[in-house]
Amino acid sequence: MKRNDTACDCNIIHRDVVDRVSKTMPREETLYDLAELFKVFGDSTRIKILCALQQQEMCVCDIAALLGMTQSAISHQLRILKQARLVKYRREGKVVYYSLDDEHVSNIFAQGFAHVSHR
Amino acid sequence: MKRNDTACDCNIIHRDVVDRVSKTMPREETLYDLAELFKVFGDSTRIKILCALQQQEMCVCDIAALLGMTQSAISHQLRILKQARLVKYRREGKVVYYSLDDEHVSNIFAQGFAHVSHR
DNA sequence: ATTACATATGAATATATGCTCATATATTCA
DNA sequence: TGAATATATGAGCATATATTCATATGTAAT
Repeated sequence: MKRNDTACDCNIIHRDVVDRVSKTMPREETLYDLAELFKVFGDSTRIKILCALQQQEMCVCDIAALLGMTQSAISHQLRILKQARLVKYRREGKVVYYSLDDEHVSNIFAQGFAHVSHR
Repeated sequence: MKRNDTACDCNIIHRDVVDRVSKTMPREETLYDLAELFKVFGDSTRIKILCALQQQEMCVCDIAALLGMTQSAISHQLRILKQARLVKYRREGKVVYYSLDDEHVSNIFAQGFAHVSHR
């Protein structure tokens, strides 16, 4: 039987299926970005921060106090959330206030909650 | 100034905010589960598998061929997706067909796409 | 039974990542 | 200018994780 030409150790059982699905797959880069986005959601500290910010904007210190974690740990995580464009910030004197940057955050949360709830 | 009583190295600047948000936070366990769920979405191989299965059910070999990866790697990832209740399977002779197990998957995907697209 | 094939899985390795610690930067106030 | 405070960040460490390799399991056909 003929081996396929990809870097895979399997025979293709259903070539038609593979070919058809292959055509519908989004660009590699898009899927990578998507995984990177969900990776940001995939940490309980960041989830907690996002969850808190859904209620209202908060400063770094207060988030740290809320979660019982160090300012440094929170600041590191906020940087990741910032890079993912999930939070934005505004400075007011020495204090930096963070808030959600995107309406999709709530939607993604809602779907996630729905999944972990119904079982 | 008074230090807070949590394991945090910050002063609480806005005690009212922290107290109020604290009351709205879901249970620790729920947030942990939520992070665990998103962690599953946070890998490009698993994202690709889920994306493919959105089109139709597929067997392990064909997924491996589609993604150009080994059967073993795909099988390991399918186990993780199975444990997260994101995919289900049916056996037909030697072949095991996987498909999406949950309508939330598509919704979570859609929101994720929306986020990574609009920029 | 034996062979072939599709899939599953345990161990090992390489890489990624979250937190800590120390320190830097930014802003305010005296 | 100097001290105090809020935040940011680089390095290091401990842990988690994705893939590979070898092998086990399950099913069908001869």
